[in-house]
Amino acid sequence: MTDNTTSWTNFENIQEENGFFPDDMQFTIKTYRKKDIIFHQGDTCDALYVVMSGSVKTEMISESGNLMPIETIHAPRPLAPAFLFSDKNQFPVEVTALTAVELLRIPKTEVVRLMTLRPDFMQQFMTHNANRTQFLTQRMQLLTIKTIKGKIAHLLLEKYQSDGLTFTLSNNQTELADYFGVARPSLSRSLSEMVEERIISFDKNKYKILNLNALKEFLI
Amino acid sequence: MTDNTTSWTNFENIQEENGFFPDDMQFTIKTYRKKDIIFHQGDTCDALYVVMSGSVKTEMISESGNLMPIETIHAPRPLAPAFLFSDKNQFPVEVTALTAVELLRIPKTEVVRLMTLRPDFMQQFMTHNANRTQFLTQRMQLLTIKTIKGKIAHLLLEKYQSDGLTFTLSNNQTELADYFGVARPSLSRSLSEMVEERIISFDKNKYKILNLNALKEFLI
DNA sequence: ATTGAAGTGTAACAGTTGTTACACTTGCGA
DNA sequence: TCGCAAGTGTAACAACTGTTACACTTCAAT
Repeated sequence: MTDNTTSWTNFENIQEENGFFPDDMQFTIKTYRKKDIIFHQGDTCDALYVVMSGSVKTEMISESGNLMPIETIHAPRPLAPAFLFSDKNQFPVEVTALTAVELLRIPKTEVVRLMTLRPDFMQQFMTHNANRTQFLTQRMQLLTIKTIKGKIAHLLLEKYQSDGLTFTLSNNQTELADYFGVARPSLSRSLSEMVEERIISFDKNKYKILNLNALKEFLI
Repeated sequence: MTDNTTSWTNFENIQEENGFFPDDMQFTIKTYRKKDIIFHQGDTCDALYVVMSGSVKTEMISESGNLMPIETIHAPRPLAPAFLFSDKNQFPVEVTALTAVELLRIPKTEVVRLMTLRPDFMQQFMTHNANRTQFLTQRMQLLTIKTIKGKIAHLLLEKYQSDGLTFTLSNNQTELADYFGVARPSLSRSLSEMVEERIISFDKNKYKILNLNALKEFLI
C-alpha cells in the first residue's frame, strides 16, 4: 500500500571505484535462480544482505505450516536489516527468489566498521530502519481498527490528507480486502453501504468523499 | 505481554565520570512533574530523549480525537528512538509524565558523533531498535489472527515452546482481552469452550495443554 | 466479621463478518 | 468474434463476536 522503500543507491555502485566504500571492505556476492529459497525462517542472520538485482518475496510460516505473504522486495534494497542487530538474530521469514537474484553479503563486523568509517552510511542505515518501524506502526494501527468501515475510513482519510476529496486508489477491491485482512464480499458490501449512506462514491478505482464528518465517525 | 525492554544501563551513569561518554558531549536534562505533557503527537523529534527517572505513558490520537494507550515506559529507556532518524521525524504519540520525570536530551548531531566515537554505543542503539521492530512484528502477527481461539492458541503455543505443557500466565483474563483487542466476556466464552472440548484446562492463571494438535488447528 | 473491589462465569440478544454461490461487466487475446 | 479471466455486486445463511446484565467467588482492608 504505502511505499516503504528507501533508496539505497550507494549500493548500486559498490563494485565501481567511486570511493564511497573503503577499498578493503569485505563482501561477497551470490547469485540465485528464480524460485530458489534464499533463506529459511529461523536461519541465523549474521550479515547484512542487500538485493542488488531482481526481486524476492518474503513469507511467514505460521505454526500450522501455512504460508502468509509479507512483502516483495525489489533491488536495490536490504533484506530485513533490522534483524541483523536484534538479540534473536534469526530471519523471521522465508525468503524466495522471484527472479534471478544477485545478493550482496557484508559481514556484521564489516557493517559496524563501515558505519564507524562512514557516518552518512550509518545515517542511511538508521533512516531505513526507522522508516520501516514507522511503516509497521502504521500497519498495526490499521489492524487495531475492528470494523471494515473503520478500515476504509482510515485509508480514505489518509488519502484525503494528501490528495483532497477526490483521488484514485492503486489497488482493486480484491487487493484492498487482503490488505485489510477481510473477505472480499464483505468489503464490497461495506463499500456499497457507505455509498448508500451518501458518505462516499466511487467508480472503478476513483473515489470521492461526500461526507467527511460521517467518515471520521467510523474511527471512534 | 512480552518484555520489550533493552537495558540502557550506560545512561544511568551519564553524569558520572565513568569515561563511557566523551567529556565534551552536549546534553541537557529537563524535569517534568506528574501529568505534564512532555510531547504532543506531531512534535518534531530532532534529538534522542531518554527517560532517566520516573515513567511516562504514550498514547496515540486517532483522527476522531480519541486517545488509545500504546505503552508505558519506565526509566532508563529511550523514547521512540526509531523516529529520530526517520524521514518524517515527528512523534507518533502523545507523551505524558506518569510520575516526576527526568528527561535526557542529546541532539541528533551529537548522537551521530557519539555513535561514530563509540561503536558499542552504536550497537546498543541498533540492538534496541531492532528488538522493538521484532516486538512490533510479533504484535502484528498476533493481530492478523482473526478468531479469539486462534489468538489464544498462538499465545499458549508460544508459552509451550519455552515452558512445556503446563505453565502460568502473568496476565489475568481482563488484561488478556485487552492485549488481544477483544471483549472480556468473549474471551471467557472462548476459553470455556476450549475447556469443554478438552483442548486445555486452567485454574486461575495456571494453564495446561491437553490436546496439542487440536490447539495447532486453530492457527490454520 | 463485614464490606467492597476485582476477577470470573454465563446468558440472551444484536450486530458484524465470513462463506458460498451466482450473475454481470469489462477487457484482452486467440 | 468468441471465449476466458479478472473484477465486482449481491443474496442467503452460518459463524463469530460484542454488549449488557447479573451472579458468584476470592481476597484484602476496615
